Amino acid sequence: MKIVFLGTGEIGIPSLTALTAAHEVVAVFTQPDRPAGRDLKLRASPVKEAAMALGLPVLQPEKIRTPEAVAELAGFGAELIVVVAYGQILPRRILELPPFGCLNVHASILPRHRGASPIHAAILAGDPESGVTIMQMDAGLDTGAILRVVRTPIVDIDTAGSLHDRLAEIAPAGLLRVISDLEHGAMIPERQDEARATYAPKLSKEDGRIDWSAPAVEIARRIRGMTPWPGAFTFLPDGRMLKVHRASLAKGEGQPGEVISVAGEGIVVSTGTGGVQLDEVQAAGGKRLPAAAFIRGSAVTAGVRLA
RNA sequence: CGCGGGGUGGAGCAGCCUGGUAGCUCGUCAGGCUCAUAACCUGAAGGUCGUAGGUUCAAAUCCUACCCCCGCAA
Repeated sequence: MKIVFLGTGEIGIPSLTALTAAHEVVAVFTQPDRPAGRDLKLRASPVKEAAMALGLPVLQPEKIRTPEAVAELAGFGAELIVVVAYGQILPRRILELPPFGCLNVHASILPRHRGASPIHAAILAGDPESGVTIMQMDAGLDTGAILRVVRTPIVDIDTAGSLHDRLAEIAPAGLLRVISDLEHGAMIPERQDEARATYAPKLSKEDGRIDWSAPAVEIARRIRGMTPWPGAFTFLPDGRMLKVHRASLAKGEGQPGEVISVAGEGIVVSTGTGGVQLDEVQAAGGKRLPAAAFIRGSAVTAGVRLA
């Protein structure tokens, strides 16, 4: 099958690789290079790097919906378009372009967690499982008919990062199967149940801020759900930001944000309900450290208040 | 030149401003105590203070350049 791939985020790379091996990927569209990194130099998207390594033509229109970009896309004569974390809304004109339409790989079990941050939302909500949904795109936001779902359980040490990686890996199998079914006309699309739909809005840095007055269970989920991006953080008494990379539930009573103990293995902080033990942290400017090592030279002791 | 923090025995830090005997919390090793222990006691090893220059009687400390790590931002 002749395919054009649209993607930007890392999560799409295994799918792109698998498609390239099994089909004819004629072009890859990805977001333009953006300033990034410590020096703010232009940096290519993960998908662009992967595509170039695979020797595929890469196009980076600023806006895919312009007539010029659409025409360029149409010029490749794809039978199918596959979209994975591309980052731009596709106009109807493109959705109707290929004979087999446009497939989207979404990182949740639809209709749950439609939108920009399905992975984070699943962990934040405490969902017992997640997965990827391959759907036939329509004009709505993640509202297309479901073609296939691949599931994976969410375990209690999962972070947004680990779940992301796992979803990226299980996506290709489902995707290839769907394409195969399409080719054989064996596809049975399933409409989404609108009543059960939920939305996962785009995250901002502020979503990573820890509200110590929340219950410990929710804080622990937030820390896992925001790791590694946007990152969970709080503030030390001296005003420096403290990132929390790993934490676990602990016993504790005290004022929200109060450090109860700095015993050997971690920093136990009191929350609205219960305690949270910080296991791996990183102060602004400092390295990422096991809590035990961080404690050694820091001023953090029992009684100080995190905010 | 986007903003900022930092490189000191194996780990994490203090010391730098106000140059002049290398400090702290751990770890390691040896011994002791203990039914026992991540506990406690005693002792020991281990450091070119990121690199290269400069100033000075004297530089971890002041000056210059470079290398490396990291937070913000994106």
